[in-house]
Amino acid sequence: MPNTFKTAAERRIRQCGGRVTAGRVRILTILLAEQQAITHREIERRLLGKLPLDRVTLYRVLEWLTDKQLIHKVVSDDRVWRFHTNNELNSHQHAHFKCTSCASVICLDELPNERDWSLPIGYQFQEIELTVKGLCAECV
Amino acid sequence: MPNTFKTAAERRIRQCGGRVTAGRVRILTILLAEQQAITHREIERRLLGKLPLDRVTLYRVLEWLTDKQLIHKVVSDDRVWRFHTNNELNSHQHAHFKCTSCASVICLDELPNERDWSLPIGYQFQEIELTVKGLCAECV
DNA sequence: TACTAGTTGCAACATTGTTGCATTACTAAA
DNA sequence: TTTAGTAATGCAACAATGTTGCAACTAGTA
Repeated sequence: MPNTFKTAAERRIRQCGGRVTAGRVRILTILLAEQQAITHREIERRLLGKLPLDRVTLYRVLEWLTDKQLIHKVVSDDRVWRFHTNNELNSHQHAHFKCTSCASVICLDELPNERDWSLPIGYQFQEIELTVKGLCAECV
Repeated sequence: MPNTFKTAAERRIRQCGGRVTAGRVRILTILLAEQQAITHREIERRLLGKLPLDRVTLYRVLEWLTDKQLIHKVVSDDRVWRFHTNNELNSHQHAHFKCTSCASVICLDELPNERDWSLPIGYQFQEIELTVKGLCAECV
């Protein structure tokens, strides 16, 4: 039900005190409806049929949504950001899986024990970034 | 002793059946002498005083050295590849540490148990990519 | 020494993301 | 409802990183 996603998007944007603009709603709606983390380019493609949205605006909206913690960025070995909505389960730190065949990215729940890492003396832990690579169910 | 590094670089290149060219030797020498993983741009800077080496050649040499497994690439959240030599300790999978202040990157030894990851049904594990972020001893 | 395939340098291009600035439009207040 | 102020947008130009095609060069070999 895309309409539900749109309503949720509007609510979330309003809740964090931002202006409810068409671009923000469209982009967050797309991300809410999406199971996996998708790229700027993939979002652009999903916006195609409808009235166009500027590339730069898309970048800025994604940055804004990330700042407001409505979504999060995933870095990957192809040097492209991917974006995924936050929810109660994955607003904290979590791992990602990337398919080495089709490049799809999903979020995983678990993380290794953060304090397990024996860093060199004098180094200070902040956070962990973990990507598991392999084949997704489609590509096996 | 930079001369030792140069000798080692020549030996390693010859060992894997490649032509021993000035560019390859210079670049691998730099990487052997370096504690941390460094970027294309940082390598370029270290080549400055001496006779110049083309940007594209540098990219191609780094790719070649990676293919031959003499060095490995590290992906990072700034979307820039960093390169570090392989040795017995880290030619296998290992984790990386990145300083969130000065962006320096080093290699860590340990990895979490690879099979611990409960992937969705039908997904197949291949490898793991882990970056611990925090402050290095210089920046604490 | 001469040959040849592998390597390099150069120019042009591709992709992803950023900045500056004038215009538009969301929201709150009148 | 209208208005005004500011946040958001669109456009053009730019920046950083990496890639491709091709002619010229050179390391290794016969």
